[in-house]
Amino acid sequence: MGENNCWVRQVVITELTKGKEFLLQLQKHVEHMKQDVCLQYLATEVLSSYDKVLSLLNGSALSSMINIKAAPSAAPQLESPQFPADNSAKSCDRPSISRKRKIVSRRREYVHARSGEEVPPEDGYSWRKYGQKNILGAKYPREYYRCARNRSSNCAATKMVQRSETEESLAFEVSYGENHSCGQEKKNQNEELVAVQQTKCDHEIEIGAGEISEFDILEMVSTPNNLFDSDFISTPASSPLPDTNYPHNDDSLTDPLFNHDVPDKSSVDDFISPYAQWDSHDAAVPYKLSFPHSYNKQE
DNA sequence: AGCCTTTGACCAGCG
DNA sequence: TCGCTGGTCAAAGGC
Repeated sequence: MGENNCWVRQVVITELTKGKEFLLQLQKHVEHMKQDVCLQYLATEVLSSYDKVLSLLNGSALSSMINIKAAPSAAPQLESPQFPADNSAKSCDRPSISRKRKIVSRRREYVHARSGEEVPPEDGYSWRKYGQKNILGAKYPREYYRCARNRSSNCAATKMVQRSETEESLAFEVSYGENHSCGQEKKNQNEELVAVQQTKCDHEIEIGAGEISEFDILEMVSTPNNLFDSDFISTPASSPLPDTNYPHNDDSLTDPLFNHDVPDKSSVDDFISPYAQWDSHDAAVPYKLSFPHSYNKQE
């Protein structure tokens, strides 16, 4: 839900930015009309208002879009079934798992299905499904999984799988909860994953207080209301950030921002703004890079 | 028998 | 306070 707010905010920012551009053009015209001081004054005041609103929105938008790695310590502590916060709630042999909605820092991944299959590729762990829920506004139900060794070893690992809305490219958003404490070894994951990412990340680039890693930037397939074209950019193994020769498949896009191979740290801010949106929700989760439909597309 | 999935119910967070 | 929503429980049935 916060994600929607983020999108709405981004749309507001985009529209305000456009409005400001129009206003700047208007102001240039007004400047030639030197006798009309009133018009010049009004244009300056409106422009000032735009600037104030945009600076406010950009500040809050970025802080919510870019995850702060230091945040987990400040975030609510995870409620572990092994150490229930309230033991009085239930008295049974099984660890008391509260129904209280957990505020969990989730690691989110986007994976593509194998061609011809309608299930997400295995991630190397054994999972047991414990629930399924129709999510408001989602075309497909969300599935809830718990570590298959949950009972035997009290492993608290969980994951949620949400099928993507788009039909063009079958993808799944997989959110992982707590880490495995059962010592379960991953199967040969490289063979299992058709997905775009998953290897251990050694390379990270800081953006302000947040961090983006090469494996955190993936290909995105769906966006709310199709307001934005989103792209998860795959990354060569040797580079700290994905190849930004954007687009990969569409030569009609010619923004100079994307005409360099790998952005250095100082260019990332330009890389982000004003039209692209980095979207992250947790530490070490994928970042979604989104572009408005019309972004620099040549007619 | 044991493990799995399915599914309606339950419950807490949130606006 | 209340209704909506999402996360989880747990019974039932299948394998």
